[in-house]
Amino acid sequence: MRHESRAGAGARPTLRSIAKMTGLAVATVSRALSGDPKIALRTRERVACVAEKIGYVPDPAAKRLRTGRTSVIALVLDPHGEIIDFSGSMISGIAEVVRDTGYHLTLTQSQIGEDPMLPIRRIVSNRLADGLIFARTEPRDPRVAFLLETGFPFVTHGRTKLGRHAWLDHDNDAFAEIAVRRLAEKKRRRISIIPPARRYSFAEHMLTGFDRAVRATGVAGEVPEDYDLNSVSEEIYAAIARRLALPDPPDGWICPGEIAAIAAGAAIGDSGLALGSDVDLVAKQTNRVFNLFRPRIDTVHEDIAGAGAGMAKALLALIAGADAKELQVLQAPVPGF
Amino acid sequence: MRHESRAGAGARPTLRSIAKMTGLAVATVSRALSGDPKIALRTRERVACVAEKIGYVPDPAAKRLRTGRTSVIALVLDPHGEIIDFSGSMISGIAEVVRDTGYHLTLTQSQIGEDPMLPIRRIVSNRLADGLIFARTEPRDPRVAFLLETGFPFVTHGRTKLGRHAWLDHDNDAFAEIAVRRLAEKKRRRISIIPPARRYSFAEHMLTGFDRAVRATGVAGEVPEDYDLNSVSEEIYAAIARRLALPDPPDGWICPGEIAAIAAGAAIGDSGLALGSDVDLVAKQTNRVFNLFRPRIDTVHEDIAGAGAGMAKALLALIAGADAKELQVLQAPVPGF
DNA sequence: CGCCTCATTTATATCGTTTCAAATTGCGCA
DNA sequence: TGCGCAATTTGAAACGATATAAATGAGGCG
Repeated sequence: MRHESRAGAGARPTLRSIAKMTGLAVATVSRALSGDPKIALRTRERVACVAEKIGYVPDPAAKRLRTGRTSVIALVLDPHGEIIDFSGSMISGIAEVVRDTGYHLTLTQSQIGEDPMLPIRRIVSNRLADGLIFARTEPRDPRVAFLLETGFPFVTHGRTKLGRHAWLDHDNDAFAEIAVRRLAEKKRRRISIIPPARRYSFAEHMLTGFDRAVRATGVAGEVPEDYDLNSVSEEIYAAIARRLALPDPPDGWICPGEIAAIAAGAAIGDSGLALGSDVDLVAKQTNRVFNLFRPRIDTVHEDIAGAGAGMAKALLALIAGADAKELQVLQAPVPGF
Repeated sequence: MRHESRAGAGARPTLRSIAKMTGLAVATVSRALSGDPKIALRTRERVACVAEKIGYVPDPAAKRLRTGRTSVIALVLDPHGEIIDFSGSMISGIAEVVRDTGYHLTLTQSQIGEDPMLPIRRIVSNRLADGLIFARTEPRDPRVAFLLETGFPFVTHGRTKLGRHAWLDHDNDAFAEIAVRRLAEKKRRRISIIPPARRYSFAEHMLTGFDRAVRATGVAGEVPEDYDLNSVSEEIYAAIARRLALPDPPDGWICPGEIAAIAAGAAIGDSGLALGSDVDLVAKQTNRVFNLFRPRIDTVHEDIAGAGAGMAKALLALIAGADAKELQVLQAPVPGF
């Protein structure tokens, strides 16, 4: 008893501890634990039992050094602006998938004004992870191009035009179409969308859907200034307020997120118009709390945590050898929460 | 030229590559790069130059295996409820501090219904990190007790009664006091606070400040049901609505966060009262966008990203050997954004 | 009875770094 | 000329795992 507790409690147990306790060689123990069928079943069971008893956990550093695999997946975040309010949910979705897989999640954030390639280059060239996830893709995203070239496994949040890599995207085309139709049903005839910066893939899709739906429904559509995802909500507010001060202001606004919706609501109210009677909003919703907005706002739900989970699963599959072509998911907008 | 590009581009450069190129021994190169003064200055410079040229970066796995240090700090998140909307900012603050230090940030999330000790035990016993950060402390938090016992470096978001560990906390006592005073100044005479679950340290501080300020200002103070941080906003809404339906409803509400404020605003409006004339709110604000709420809500600002940064700095200091007693920071509430 | 085969197990090298102790060099001094 | 001492450099042994190739033992068969 005293012996066992020493072996177990003193230093961290290693393969050698188990080898000594079972009288086997280190190599045998290693292969037994990895389930090698060339090791006698009886032996495997005995080893597993001892390992369990002393709480053996393989040293990640040693494993990583030997195999070259890191058991890490990296999430590369964009510089944190106020606007990106959903990162918490997305991270959470990823973390939940990763937690029972033996993988670890690490997190890097690129800085404002810094080359966004930098953190990715670092991860690839220093073998800091087995795969990575990032967002805010552009149609010809240089990060995607670089990673495709190196063959490093990755999943993006958002499509690109660069071909066959794994991605998960929200159907922003469909979102815009639904939004236009809902506003048209409410007899709104002059519809505007507050678009994120054009350089992002998703802004492009959104505007495509917007244009098509505008033509199909016969309403007047207009696209005012776009906003950068790192800007602050006051800037969106100001842009909307400027437009509202011009002649023939829109009577229907499409907001690609809660922040834009709040800004729009404020700008509209502050300019003397009334939400619901003079103007209507349709917004993308990522958080339940938005249901408690007054006046109520018509929303289309986007499942951000689900998106994070989906990307994590895709990445793990990719690392396990799946084909990137099979890992392209377009998430349909969900009517309500 | 061909030679050099081979050495640089082929396999990842190691100490051995540099040793071969300079004609030195691996041990010398290692010590030269670590700046050991016993290595001749000339040699150190030469080695540094070659290392730079071929883009040498030490293998983290090898370093970790040899030294036992992981160069990782772990952030342990609580199960993700809708209510915790600031995790994105906090993560961002931490990530920003960590990014230039050679440390990496990993992220674990405990699951609802799971023992919150589990992820922490895993990190400590498997040496998954050199230190950790977690939040939502309770006055006699078992995680803190465990970590104090093992001597593992950690920083908490929130104080405890367990003594001398590093923490960063917001002065919720002061927040509640300010909030009560502001409402009293607006002639509100029946003031209520929506408290987070009592088991959390910060709820306790908040209620202490509330009670004291209520006594000092002579208003009537009441504390209705508390809410769990993992609950959804609708539950907070329902609790407030229930109270508003009873006789003598409060005419001033203190909201410990944006979500509570939105829920309160909705419940008040839906019950036929008017914000600003019948009832006033004071809320804690963590995000600029709250400035765009209409009707405007009186807020006290809490700097979450700053808190994250502060905790990360404290943890790095702690790992470097600083005294935990010197790493206890009480963050004062900031008047506005 | 001896040889061959199959099923297991084992010894050894290796991943890339750090570190201890030992070896090498240059140099002043007796 | 030789010796000791300081200043540098080096060899070798870890750290804990995995993978390759070789060794062991028991049986089957001629």
